[in-house]
Amino acid sequence: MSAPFYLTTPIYYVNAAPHLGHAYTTIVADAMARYRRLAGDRVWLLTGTDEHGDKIAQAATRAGLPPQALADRNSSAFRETWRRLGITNDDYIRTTEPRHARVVQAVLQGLRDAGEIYLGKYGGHYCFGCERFYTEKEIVDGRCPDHQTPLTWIEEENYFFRMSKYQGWLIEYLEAHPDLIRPERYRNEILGFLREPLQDLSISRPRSRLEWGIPLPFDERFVTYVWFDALLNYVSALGWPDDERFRTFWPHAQHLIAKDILKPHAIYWPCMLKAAGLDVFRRLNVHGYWNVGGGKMSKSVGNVVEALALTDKYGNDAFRYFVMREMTFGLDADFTEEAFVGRLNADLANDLGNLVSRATTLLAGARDGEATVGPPEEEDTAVHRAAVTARAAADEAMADFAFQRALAAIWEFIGAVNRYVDATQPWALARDPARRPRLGRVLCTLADALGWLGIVLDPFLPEAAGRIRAAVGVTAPPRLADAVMGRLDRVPAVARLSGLFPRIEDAARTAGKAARAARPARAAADTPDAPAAPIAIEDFQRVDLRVAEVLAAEAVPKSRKLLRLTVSLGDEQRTVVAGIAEHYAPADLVGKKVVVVANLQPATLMGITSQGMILAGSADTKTAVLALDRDLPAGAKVR
RNA sequence: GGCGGUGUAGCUCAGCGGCAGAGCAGGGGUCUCAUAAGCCCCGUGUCGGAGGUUCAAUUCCUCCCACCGCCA
Repeated sequence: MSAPFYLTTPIYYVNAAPHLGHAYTTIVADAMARYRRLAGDRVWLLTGTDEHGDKIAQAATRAGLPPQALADRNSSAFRETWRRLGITNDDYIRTTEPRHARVVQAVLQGLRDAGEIYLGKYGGHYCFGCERFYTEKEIVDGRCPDHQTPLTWIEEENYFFRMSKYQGWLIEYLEAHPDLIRPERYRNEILGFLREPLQDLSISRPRSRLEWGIPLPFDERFVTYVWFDALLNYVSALGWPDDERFRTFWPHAQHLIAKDILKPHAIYWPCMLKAAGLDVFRRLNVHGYWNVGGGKMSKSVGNVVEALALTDKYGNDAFRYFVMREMTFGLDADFTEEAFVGRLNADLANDLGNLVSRATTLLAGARDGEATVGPPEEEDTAVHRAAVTARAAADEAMADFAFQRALAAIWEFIGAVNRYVDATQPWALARDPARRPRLGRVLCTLADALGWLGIVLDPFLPEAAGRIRAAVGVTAPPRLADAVMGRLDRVPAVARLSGLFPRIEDAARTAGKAARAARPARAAADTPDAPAAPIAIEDFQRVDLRVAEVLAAEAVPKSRKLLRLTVSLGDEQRTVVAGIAEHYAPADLVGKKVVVVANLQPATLMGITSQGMILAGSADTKTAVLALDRDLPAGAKVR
């Protein structure tokens, strides 16, 4: 029941600062680790930094620093970022650590002794940026197709890993383990790649051109190729070969990567493990790219979003929620601040935050008399069932790394609870002493639902989930096994929790909001006992009132109240939608001269753009359109 | 050039032989516990285009177009 679960992020290359892509991988790994811990698994979450290779050496030279100093600085930047994002990694490995170098050398020596590594010769066009050779066909005008920089012809001796001999084995292994690489599109991509002959892998670089790496144990003239070095972090961090941690966790290893490093993980790495006599990892989970403003996220292109700036602005939980909810795991997604704010307002503020606020207010407000808790009714058990359904769906989604589906399932439940509040109307129950037991039960169900959310949301929104648990008085560490509704039989003491996720209001939204707010205000002003505040004549003159002749009128389909009018303002015709269908038949209006607001901002009602407003008075259920008591031409000014 | 993917409502996407769906945005209504939130109602869109198979195609096949990925 306490299953080991080993999850790794890639180790990040320290030639650049952390960005959205790094943050997504790490956040998603953290959420998965938290979920499995919540489920009671023994979890080991590993992240770290990749610090060797040409690019680090070059970046260090540019920065006027020794490579180790640059690596120290940038590795700290990653570590600090994860700390601020609240990442719960259990270890943080750096490839410049002795514990790692020792393992790399041991593996190399073992492969060398087993005849898996041989000295060969290679010549080709080399790109220092890519740290790879290019074939003639790939070269564009003598330049690197990636960097557009001139290539260097290099001919050198190097050590090669006999990867080609594992091609057949790897294909069979992939056939026998359909879940090894997921989602399936990436498995297919690798199978496609394996239809072509696999080359041996150069695993060394001569020290004559690169000092910054782990020396080959059997030939001091060479350092280890950075990928061969880096991939081994996944076992070196567990203390291969003898550490108990390695024996416990390696059989349950799951890797999490972005699609740009699919090939090393899906091809080199299994072959390396096989050759070294180690088990292949359990699963490779591959996600897509974040596009920002149409461009791609990448380590070497500058178009990136600074992750920390966004989390500072909107909070860690909101950021976590957005990236996990917005991206379909495996596919690319777009990052825009509008989408971010949209999710924050719709899902976090309106649905979740408001539910917590209304429920805790009800619970905190009605404390006396809830000692009597009636039996659960159908409405209550329906909520219990919704919780069961949501957890089952979330479990299934999480087993598949489908974070977006897990969150959608939880939000289904949040919707069900919001509907439950509306249906049971606890505020109405509170007015009727005879219904005390029912009120007690409703409050109980609400507290129960909040408790459930405080647990299930924990992996995704750790801060908010903690606050919800605190509000309902839960102090014990959350466990998924306790996320079961229907066991609560008295109303707990609950503290009011409002403003969990405040809405973000931008200028456009504020304007829309003001327009909506104006409606009830106007209605209030209509009633004689609520006179409007005095305004200056200039204020009134801003309203352009005109005489208009109604040329045509028709009912708006599917609308009870709306009429679509075509009016003449003299030299201009306009469409005006008026909410008077309950008071006037279309035919009664045609030919009438009425008064319209001519400079009203156009509004779309039932898909029709209304370019103005007909003036009408109303009292109780009566409505009368303003007409002229003697004739004036259409378009005449009214004041 | 080869292989593969995608193209569905204003936006993001689900569906993948049997009357076109969800969320968001927008519109209408309603409640008042709540963060002007909630809840209810409202979508005829050439399902990229053209052919074909079928009683029936958004769904299967062929070709074409656009974009994307992997490989060369």
